[in-house]
Amino acid sequence: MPSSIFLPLLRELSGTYQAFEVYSSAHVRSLGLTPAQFDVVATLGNTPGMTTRELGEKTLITKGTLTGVVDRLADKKLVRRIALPSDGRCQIVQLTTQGEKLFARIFPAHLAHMERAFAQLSQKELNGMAESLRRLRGVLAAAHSSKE
Amino acid sequence: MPSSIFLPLLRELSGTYQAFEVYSSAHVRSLGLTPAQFDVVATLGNTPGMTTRELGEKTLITKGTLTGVVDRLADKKLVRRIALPSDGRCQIVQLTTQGEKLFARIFPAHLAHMERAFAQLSQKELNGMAESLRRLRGVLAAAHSSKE
DNA sequence: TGACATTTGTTCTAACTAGAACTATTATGG
DNA sequence: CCATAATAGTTCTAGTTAGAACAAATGTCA
Repeated sequence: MPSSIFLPLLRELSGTYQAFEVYSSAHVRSLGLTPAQFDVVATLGNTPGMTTRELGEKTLITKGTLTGVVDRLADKKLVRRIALPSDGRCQIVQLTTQGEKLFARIFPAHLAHMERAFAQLSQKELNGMAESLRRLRGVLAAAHSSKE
Repeated sequence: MPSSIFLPLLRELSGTYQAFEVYSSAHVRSLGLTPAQFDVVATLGNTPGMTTRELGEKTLITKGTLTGVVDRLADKKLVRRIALPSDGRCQIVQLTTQGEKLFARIFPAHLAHMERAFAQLSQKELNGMAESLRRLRGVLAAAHSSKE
């Protein structure tokens, strides 16, 4: 099999993700949050809060990292930890009133910022891209879980 | 405009990149390098070396970060810095003999590891995916550079 | 040639990152 | 009920990360 056909694809994946990060995070930082902090605030917005585990699953931040990110958001009074009586291992992370206000202010702004990049793409193209990515993600995830 | 059609796409992009990272970096670490270190070694392999700037462009590692990564590879005697007489600002980073040996040993192994994930995908699919990513990268880069 | 700008790479800081070891709590099987 | 396993979060470590400020070298242009 002529091996290295997939290498350009992987480079392109890294490059595209990088381009997204550069474009998105410059704006997020101008709003006063780090990308990880913004992810957490955006994930908690319009929810009653969720478990640290669930928050990690949605943001793709591993638990060891998440402790620190939530710590810093709690220092800023944007987020609060609440013990869960039914399960002493869990806790609920939720936005404070101040966090909700911040979310309401910056989330739409960031959405608008991102939307500008996608103005030239049709919905059909967006769907096709998402489909490609799902397929690619699928084979990567399958390969990973089949090895352990 | 019905805004948030692109949000699932961005989530998918992050998720796919994450899946790649998880699958790839677990293997890279088992070979004794960090992902960033592997990127540098793989980029320098089969070349006479290159400028730090050029190395940063190829690996997508920013210069401030690259200094540290190259430092640690130099500590391991895998890489060497050479001053460029024609331009006192530049230097060439190149693999040492030991670095070349490591490259020859682990690069094919990692390629084979990655290839396993792509076994089920046809070349046509790979090309389509790469095309999607190029297009997506294009609009993100265009949006970024038009703002500054 | 000389002031000024650009480029290259290092340094510094704050934060994120994954992974592993750890504690505390809850679930499970005998 | 008890021993053991699984789960949730924290802590710790080594490393990566971007961005900004910086020094040194080179380029530019009058």
